[in-house]
Amino acid sequence: MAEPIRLSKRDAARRENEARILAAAEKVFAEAGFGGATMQLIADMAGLPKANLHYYFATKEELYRKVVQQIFEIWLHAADSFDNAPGPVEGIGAYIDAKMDISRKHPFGSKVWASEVMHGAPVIQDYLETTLREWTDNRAKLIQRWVDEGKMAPIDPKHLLYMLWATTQHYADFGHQIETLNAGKPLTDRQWKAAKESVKTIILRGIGAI
Amino acid sequence: MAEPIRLSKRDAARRENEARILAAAEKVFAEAGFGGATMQLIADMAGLPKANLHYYFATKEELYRKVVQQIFEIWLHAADSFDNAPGPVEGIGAYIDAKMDISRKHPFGSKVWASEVMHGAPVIQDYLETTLREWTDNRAKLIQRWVDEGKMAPIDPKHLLYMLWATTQHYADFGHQIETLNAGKPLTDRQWKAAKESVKTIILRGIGAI
DNA sequence: TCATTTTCTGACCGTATGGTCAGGGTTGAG
DNA sequence: CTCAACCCTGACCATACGGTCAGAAAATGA
Repeated sequence: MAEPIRLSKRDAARRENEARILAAAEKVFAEAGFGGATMQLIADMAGLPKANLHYYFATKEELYRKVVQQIFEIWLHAADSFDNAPGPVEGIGAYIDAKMDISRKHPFGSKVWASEVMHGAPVIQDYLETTLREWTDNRAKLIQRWVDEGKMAPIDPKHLLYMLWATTQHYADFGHQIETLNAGKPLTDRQWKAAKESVKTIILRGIGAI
Repeated sequence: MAEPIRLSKRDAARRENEARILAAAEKVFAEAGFGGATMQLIADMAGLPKANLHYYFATKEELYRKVVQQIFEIWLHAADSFDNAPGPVEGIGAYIDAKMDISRKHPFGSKVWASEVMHGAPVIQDYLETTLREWTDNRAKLIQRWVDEGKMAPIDPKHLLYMLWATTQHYADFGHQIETLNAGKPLTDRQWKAAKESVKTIILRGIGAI
């Protein structure tokens, strides 16, 4: 908050260009995959000459890595809704809401993440083994505590987490399929709300929390 | 069944080579994506010269299309478990079993499918709009009937289907992540069984069928 | 203003890829 | 046995891609 609001032209331009490039890269990587994406396409989408991309990001891999990291951050933040909840109804309910919102707001990021993991996580394997594993263990313990306290049925926490991830991210990763099955139209606000309610209802009742 | 068991050398070789190429292609497309896969890599994995691939499959696109179609067939067959079931417990339970088995047995195929849909279904859009839409509408009607008959809670059938697809396919598409969170080891027979039970328990209770 | 640093970009390069093709080998029906 | 149809493959080609670089342009601080 004590940061200077005034940025030099250079810093402002740098910031804007990097953001522009990252946004374009996220979209292109999501739609074409790492192998199918080209620096030229990203450059065009960002409205910059290709050589300029290489000024900001030395290699395609480096740019890709930044995109994936960016998504991972957003992902982790959704966990905030999980913690400090008195029980599964509030905690898991809020987590589903948060993840569904992310799926709607950042569908490209979700796809890049999915693609990365499907290909064996070549660039974020270390994150999986450290941050994600830790995150998962902690939430699993929390869920186990809820089970022990009789707040929900005895469920294997890991499989519950997988189901939460799978179901919420499906609305981003398979959004095209869902749209096709929805008469070719994107889900409306009302439909997104219904989706969230469906997911929450089935899972919360499924784990015996309601 | 009245087919001749005797095949000419040519037919046998053709059949074997095509199968070998398709298997190699499925794996390579799954691990590298369409753009990242190379004909040379597929050829090496199939143990054939690259030029020979182009004798059997004129273009990379044609080979890819065959791989996707092959998966789609397997996918549809899982629906058999769904039909002719007296109620959701048997029908959906069997469907989950079948889809989980496919995820374990054909993880590459599942990934290729996921990748195809994530990229906007460039080669199987027509399947989505015809076969899949029809399939989905029919199952949705069946589920709605079960709801009307009071055999399960009032759930939007579409969202239930999405949850079934998402959850079961997650074990294939995100298998690497699951393996990493499982101390780097693939799920054992016992763990797969537990996964199936978890999924079935949560969903069947979640829809009020048990 | 001027020197210095940072930013920008058109033109270029080496490589890898999908695809082709001529020509040699193999198979099987008559 | 013969020969036409089919199968196979090393060598080759055009293209497209990631990345480089010299030097112009712009911003900054003194």
